[in-house]
Amino acid sequence: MEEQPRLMHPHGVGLAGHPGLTHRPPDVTAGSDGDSRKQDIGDILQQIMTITDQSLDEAQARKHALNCHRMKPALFNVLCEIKEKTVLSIRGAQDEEPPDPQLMRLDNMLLAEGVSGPEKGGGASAVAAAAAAAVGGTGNDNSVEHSDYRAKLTQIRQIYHTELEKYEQACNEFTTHVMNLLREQSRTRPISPKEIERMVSIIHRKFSSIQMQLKQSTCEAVMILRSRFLDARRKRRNFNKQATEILNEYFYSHLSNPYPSEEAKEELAKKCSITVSQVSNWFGNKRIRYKKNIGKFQEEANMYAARTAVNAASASAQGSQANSPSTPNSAGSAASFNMSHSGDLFMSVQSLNGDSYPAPQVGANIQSQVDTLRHVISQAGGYTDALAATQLYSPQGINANGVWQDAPTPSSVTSPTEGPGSVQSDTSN
DNA sequence: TCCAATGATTATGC
DNA sequence: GCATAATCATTGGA
Repeated sequence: MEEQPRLMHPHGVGLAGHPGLTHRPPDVTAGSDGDSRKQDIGDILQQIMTITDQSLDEAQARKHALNCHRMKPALFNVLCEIKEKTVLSIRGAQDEEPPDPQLMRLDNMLLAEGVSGPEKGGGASAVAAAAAAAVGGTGNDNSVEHSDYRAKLTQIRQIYHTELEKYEQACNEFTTHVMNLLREQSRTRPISPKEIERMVSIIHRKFSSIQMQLKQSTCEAVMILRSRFLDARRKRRNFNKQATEILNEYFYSHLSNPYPSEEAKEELAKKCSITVSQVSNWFGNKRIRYKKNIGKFQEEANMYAARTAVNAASASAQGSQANSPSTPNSAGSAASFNMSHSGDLFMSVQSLNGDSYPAPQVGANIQSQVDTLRHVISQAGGYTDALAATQLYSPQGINANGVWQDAPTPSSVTSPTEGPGSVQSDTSN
């Protein structure tokens, strides 16, 4: 008996036989008109409730009867039109959204990193770019790192595509399911094809937001991998001794202008089995460190100059005494610069006497070496003029401003490891 | 473990 | 774009 007041509540319509079920129409006002409306709604609801009490056969029969009603198609169309006009006009504007800039950024990045897009497109170029930037260690080390990077990138790519496929499959399945459901329901309630389309686009939006999360996490994974790879680049390896010697020989034989041309850099890079960037780095570091502490490097400079001079002298001696079997070889060193192109060599020799560099700390042994050198050169014959000519060079090396002076430099220098005249040098003259 | 040497990176200027 | 200067990060010997 407690339900009775609720059933009779002015804002609720009681349902006979279903105590406790009430309906509250929003704008039902008091008065006779309101009472009749309440009565109508109550009847409708009661009919709905009685339908639930019907057997399935009864309901199906009733449904069939409704579907076969001659007014049904017309009424249904009218309902569809009304619905399209009301619902779609409100939401239609929302459907055409501009592409999400964040999603575009993610897509672009994944494409650039080679995660999305063609199999060996962006990825290979990204790796190649990274390889070009990677200047640490030997070529083998680099290739090992690159293959490692590539393998991990491929792994990320595979995971990304698998997940993407899963999402797409799930999206398609769900869309198909919803579409079938709506088509089924469209028989009994007004659902227009446009509404189905809209529902599909809603589903797609939901799934694309999930895809965006996937893309975001993939991008993060790539960034982490990339940062690790970049960190790995910093793991340098010292150049091997031969490479350092080749670079030093070039540096000290071009001491007046130690700026190798691109060709010379490429040649040096080839000889040292390093990259052109590494050659540039090496010369950059060498110039600055030499300039900072000439005294410390003087001994090294002398050593290379002496070695080069001996090689040159031997080469010239060989040239002048081509038929003499007793001519000694180039002092056991592989280095042999072409004498006719080694103006800097003489400058280096000149520097040994302390003429050109500020406070050169030449050891006594080195000094004697120089004397020996001069002697060797004079003994070799034909180069005293050249030696004298070097005195015409203005004091080379670094001027008072700490800048390398432009001195006439040899047009080319032969490789220490190759025959005379085989290597292009810098273009300083 | 320390520290000098050294290859690489970055900021800056021309 | 290249050179310089400063700095970082690693290597390798004592």
